[in-house]
Amino acid sequence: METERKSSGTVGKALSVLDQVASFERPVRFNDVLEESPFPKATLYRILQNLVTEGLLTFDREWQTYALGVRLVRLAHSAWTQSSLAPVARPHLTALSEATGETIHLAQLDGPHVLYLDKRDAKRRVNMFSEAGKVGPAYCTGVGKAMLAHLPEGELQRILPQQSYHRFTPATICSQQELTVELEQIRQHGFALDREDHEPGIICVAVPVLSRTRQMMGAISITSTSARTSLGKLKKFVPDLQNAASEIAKAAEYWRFPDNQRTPEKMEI
Amino acid sequence: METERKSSGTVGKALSVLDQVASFERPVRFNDVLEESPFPKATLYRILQNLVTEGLLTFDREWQTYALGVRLVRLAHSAWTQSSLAPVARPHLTALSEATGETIHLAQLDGPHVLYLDKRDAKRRVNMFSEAGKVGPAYCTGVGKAMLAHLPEGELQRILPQQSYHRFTPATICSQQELTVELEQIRQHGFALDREDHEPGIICVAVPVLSRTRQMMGAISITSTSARTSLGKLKKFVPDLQNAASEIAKAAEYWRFPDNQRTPEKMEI
DNA sequence: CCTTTGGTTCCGAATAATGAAACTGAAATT
DNA sequence: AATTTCAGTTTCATTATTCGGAACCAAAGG
Repeated sequence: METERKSSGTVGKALSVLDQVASFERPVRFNDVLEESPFPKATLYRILQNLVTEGLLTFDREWQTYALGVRLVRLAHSAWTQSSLAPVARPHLTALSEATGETIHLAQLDGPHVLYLDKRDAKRRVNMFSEAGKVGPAYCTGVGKAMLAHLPEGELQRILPQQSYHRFTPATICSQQELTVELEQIRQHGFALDREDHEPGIICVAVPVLSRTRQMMGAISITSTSARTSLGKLKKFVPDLQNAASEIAKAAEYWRFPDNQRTPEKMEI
Repeated sequence: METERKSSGTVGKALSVLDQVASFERPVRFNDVLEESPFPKATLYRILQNLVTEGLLTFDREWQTYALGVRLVRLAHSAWTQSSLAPVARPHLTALSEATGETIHLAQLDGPHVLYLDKRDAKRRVNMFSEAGKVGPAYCTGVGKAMLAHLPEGELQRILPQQSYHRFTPATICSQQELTVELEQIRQHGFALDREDHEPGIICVAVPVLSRTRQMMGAISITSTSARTSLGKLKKFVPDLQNAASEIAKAAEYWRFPDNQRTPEKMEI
């Protein structure tokens, strides 16, 4: 169930260990890591030491535990700021949220997973760090399917077999065949639906963010509950969504010019 | 002015390149990086390629540019969640913010810099990823001085010479000597003041978060403007701050038990 | 005192990184 | 059209790191 990247070379190994530590979601002892590690004791030990001296991990002398280091938070700040979509999308997400009163997501693909980069919720104030950075499955979420549908064939074929196809609800799409059919539908309609695929009672409509050259850059979605609304009503928002998506794409394009020096802060509404 | 870590080994080199790309704050061409890189062309090329295949960088085929990859955001989510302070501090920061109506910061040290991990502002809704992850100088901010003052002597001596001692305002402390005196004061009073050291008009009072064993884990602060309030009035909040700090420390301590499986989400107020 | 558990260090062998130089392919220049 | 320049990519013999089995250490338990 864990993400496995083709880790080659020294940095790949180091990162796989880092991922492993991250997957515990709490500080871990050396042995905890060793038990599920493919690396022999001495090797793992040195990798962990390296990660600590690099600041990617911290070592708590008192408890003898390793935890992720704050250096990552700093890098992520830069990543979020310069990952083309998130900063330029902000005002558009806010606008969508205010216009619809529903939850808005911005996501990109991280390997085979959906990675949420921003979220708006008209009701509750949300703390972004506990929301952005979260990962979810691609094959059974609105944003995930919208993105998969607009991936170049080659990449799609690499990613499809990596989906878990776990059945979360009765409506979950549980096979690559079914998913391929659904993706074709999505391509034709221009938007994707989440019919309680992932969570019972949670429905959503999503559209891809496509560049001028129709490259898939991410996706945005409007999420609600089947108690409050219906797929039919959600579909009414598709034009707004598509409009926002193309605005975001345009802004991102502009933003990408290497000689464009504006900082994202300045693009606030 | 850029952070230079003792980068040893292969991962160190890779990370130094990653930092360099991050420092541009925009997508960069190969040559942009090469120009300020200590590495020869071929080496740099391979390092960049590695980083791309590892997902730490993305390569835009159309523009031929490198940018930070979203994998970092995902790792940072885990880092933020499991870095002992941030998740447990959340409710306390919110409470402080509501009680005082002022801006609240939570910070930890990242090498010689201050790294902000959370922020509350009673007035404006903030997006965390554009705030948390930011770095600032240690020698001329409230949280920075509070943390330095409670560092073990050895570490302090390593970090003090790494400060830039740049004069931001007339009130900035610009030498290691002056700073050492100030730190001693802070140790005695138990709190640190920012007397417009860093930005004109911005004042702040900060206290360290100390563990049971008096290990320095971070700092929290209340920030305001000299127009709205005064250092004298800010000092009145010191007991509240210290109380919050010790609550946070206690919660963090508890949270660190490796067999404590509660997720930070559950600790929401 | 012996054993187990958890962590750390050694050192020759295995592997990966290095970087000068050569190459490519696409402009820009003549 | 031929030539130069420039930006990026590949090769390959050399060099430096990393690997990992085994030995070692220290603390806890019997």
